[in-house]
Amino acid sequence: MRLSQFLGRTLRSNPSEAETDNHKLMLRTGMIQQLAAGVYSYAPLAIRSLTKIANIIREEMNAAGGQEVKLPTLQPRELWQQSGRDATFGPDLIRLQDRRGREMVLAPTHEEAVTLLVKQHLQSYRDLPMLVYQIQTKFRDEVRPRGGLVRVREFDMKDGYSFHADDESLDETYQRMVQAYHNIFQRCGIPAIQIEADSGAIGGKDSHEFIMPSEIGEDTFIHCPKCGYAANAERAAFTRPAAPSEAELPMEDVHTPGQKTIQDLVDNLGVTPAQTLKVVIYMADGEMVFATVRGDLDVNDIKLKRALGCIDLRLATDEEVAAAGISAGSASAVGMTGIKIVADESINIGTNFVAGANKADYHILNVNTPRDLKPDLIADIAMAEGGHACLNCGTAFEAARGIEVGHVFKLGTFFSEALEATFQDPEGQQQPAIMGCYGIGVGRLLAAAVEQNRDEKGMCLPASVAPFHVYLAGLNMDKEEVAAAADSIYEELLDAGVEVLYDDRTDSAGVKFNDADLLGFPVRVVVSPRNLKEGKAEIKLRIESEANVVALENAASYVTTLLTT
RNA sequence: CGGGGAGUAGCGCAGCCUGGUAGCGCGCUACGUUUGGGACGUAGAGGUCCCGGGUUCGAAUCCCGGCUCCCCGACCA
Repeated sequence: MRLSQFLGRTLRSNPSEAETDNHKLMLRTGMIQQLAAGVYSYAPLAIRSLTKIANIIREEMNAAGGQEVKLPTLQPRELWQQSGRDATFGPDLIRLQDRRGREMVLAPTHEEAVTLLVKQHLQSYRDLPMLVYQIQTKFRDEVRPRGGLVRVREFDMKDGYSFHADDESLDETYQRMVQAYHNIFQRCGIPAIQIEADSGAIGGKDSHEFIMPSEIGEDTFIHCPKCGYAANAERAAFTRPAAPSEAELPMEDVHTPGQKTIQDLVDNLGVTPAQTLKVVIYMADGEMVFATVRGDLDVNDIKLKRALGCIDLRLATDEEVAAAGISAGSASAVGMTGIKIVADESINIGTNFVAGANKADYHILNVNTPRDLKPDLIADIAMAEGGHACLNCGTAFEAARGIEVGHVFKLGTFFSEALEATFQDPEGQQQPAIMGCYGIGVGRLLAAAVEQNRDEKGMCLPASVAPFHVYLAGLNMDKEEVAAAADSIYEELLDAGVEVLYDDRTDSAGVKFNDADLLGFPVRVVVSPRNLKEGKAEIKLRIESEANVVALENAASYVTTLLTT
């Protein structure tokens, strides 16, 4: 491709809309253009990389026994009502009507559709296992898209689904997918690590995320530097910090005017946060729930949702709290009746806690469990943080941020039951298929690859995902001998099957070098009057500072060698 | 959804407070001179100043309403 004809122009300054480096680079190179919040057009430069990433994914999926399919984006809403997810997805699901007034959705994921497709061909356990995948556009009306391609509302995703007759078969495929994912990230230049994750409300037992550690990541994960345990903070198990254990004293009200937060109590009563109990008020499927944790910990929504087994969980509004006659700031699970109380394990570690008194401006001293507080449910509902102790080995956790580049999880039979995808087992009984599902965001993978592979001058993507292999620049293209020599190398590289972008513009050397660095293809070839006098061309790797000078007739083969080693 | 910020030429921005013919840099076009790390000169092209109302002789500028985009938060008893 000749740059003079190429759709796309580099920018000399960063567009003001970008914050993160990958976003800035993708805008400056002209890879992408924003059309609306979280909605992007992809220029040829981006498509070339995205296609390479998609093909790497295809190769690994096929090698793992996957079969490619394509499921519709436009789907009847009825199907989503049948699975129950029309309700659970909420406003993230884009709903619309067709011309006949039929309710439709733009699919945010494809479990329903794939289950129907496989169901049609599934009769016997002999048909299993089955592994299918697709690379298809998803629509999710995210609350807040951000960071360029990191979180968008319309995006391509590889989603794979497996169907099994038993758990052993699911485990086997799951492990094969995990390995395939490691291969994919490694081939794309992404140092992803595997962490334990929450499998969501529909949940089977296992779920893992693949995270590329990065400051700009949206996910916080916890890892143990000693035993290697790593998990999403939403999921991580941990040992609750110790708290003073003393003789239990009788409960006693204390006047605490204007003291509403844990910090207020710490400042005024001379206690530590671990000597207090806090309550957070939620609405779970429309029912009010008190979630209680020790004051030094925070409630983890995801864990709470899992413990309750509810579909919709949100904080109660101020109005709802007031309507229930609860005194905000002094609310407490102690002595509260008629409201479901869920407590974290931490309330049993420590004694003589300070808790709200359920009347304005009062708290209670010396609350002890289980003497004074008998929750309906005790579970792990506290958020793990850096510094907390690893449940396995007791070492202090480290917390870090990262970009989630892949997610695998065991679905179980939620969809096969809802949509009646059953098979006949050897005993002649009908059984719902056991499912697994496996996702990778293609555009997010590119964003992560750019974020990881860059320097102050621009991108340095590996050849496997770089838009082109070679940036061929002719300096002083108005000189006939330069144009002729550069044309000639261009043709040779094309003949050799090398992906080359030929900078045949008449711009100055500085412009071309800067664009070459910005675009960051692995190899740069320069034809100039200076080297031409010696009958040579200059060949340089993006990641190295020194260039080699090679005879013109050997240039193409030299490049080919560089790219294959 | 709450809180901040911003919409003026392809990109980056100034102008607004204090209303009076819409500017600068980069990029773009033409010609000439340059020629290995974002060259120089000359001459040009390019704008519904986010949208709609209002005030005014006159609005990018003041007032009212709306839209869009970016960032932070979504953790609180």
